Amino acid sequence: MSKQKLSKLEYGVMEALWAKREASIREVQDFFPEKKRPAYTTVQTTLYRLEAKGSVKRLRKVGNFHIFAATVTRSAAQTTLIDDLLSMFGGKTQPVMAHFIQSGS
Amino acid sequence: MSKQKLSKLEYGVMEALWAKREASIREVQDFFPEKKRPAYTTVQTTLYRLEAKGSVKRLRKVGNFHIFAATVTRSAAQTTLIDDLLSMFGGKTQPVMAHFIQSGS
DNA sequence: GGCTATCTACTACATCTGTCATAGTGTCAA
DNA sequence: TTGACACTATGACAGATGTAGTAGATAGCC
Repeated sequence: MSKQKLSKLEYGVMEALWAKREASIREVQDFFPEKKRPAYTTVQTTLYRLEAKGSVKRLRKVGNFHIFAATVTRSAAQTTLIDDLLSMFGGKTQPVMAHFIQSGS
Repeated sequence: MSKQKLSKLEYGVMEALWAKREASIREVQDFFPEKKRPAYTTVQTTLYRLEAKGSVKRLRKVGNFHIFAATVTRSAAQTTLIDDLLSMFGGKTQPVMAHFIQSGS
């Protein structure tokens, strides 16, 4: 399904794919800022899970490794996340707007 | 800590406390719309967990049962949730605003 | 005083997520 | 051709969350 809600780490992994169009596991890992870079196998597991959820696909195998790409757009993923939050607020955008205004954003 | 992020069910439980100021487990349960009303013990477990997190406290015991109340305001809880989402977007409100505009809210 | 309804306290369990370790496989340079 | 190194596949585990059953305490009614 396309309406998969992404977790924080999953979203971070997707960021790499959205930015680079396609990438190997290693490239995705390197995309994380050094300070918060997960282990190679953590990224691997996350990509596998995203693949199982249908948010990512393996494009091809290059030499010894796979190339992954996102199957959902960034804005679609963001929309799912935002709608999920709004559902907690009864669908009202008001609390969010109020927060933006109050925090001066 | 005050910055506890609430899960969906936890937030739903808090809604009852925010609305009624204080409530027993049964009252919280009854606050849920019938269609999505969790079992009594599910509400109980959630209240206990919220208590452990410090988001809820037991005010007193009335007869045989406890009365609970929120220790955080609704807007504080919302802020935590919104900030958590924004952190995924690199702190940018733009994706959220764009979504609001696009969906005509 | 005893029965019944209701509460509390405790336990359990599946799924999701973050986090990796390990073992096995494939590739490429020497 | 073979050894080193990177990559893959798989297994594991803990914490959070949703969900609820069960046993034992309690309180009020008859």
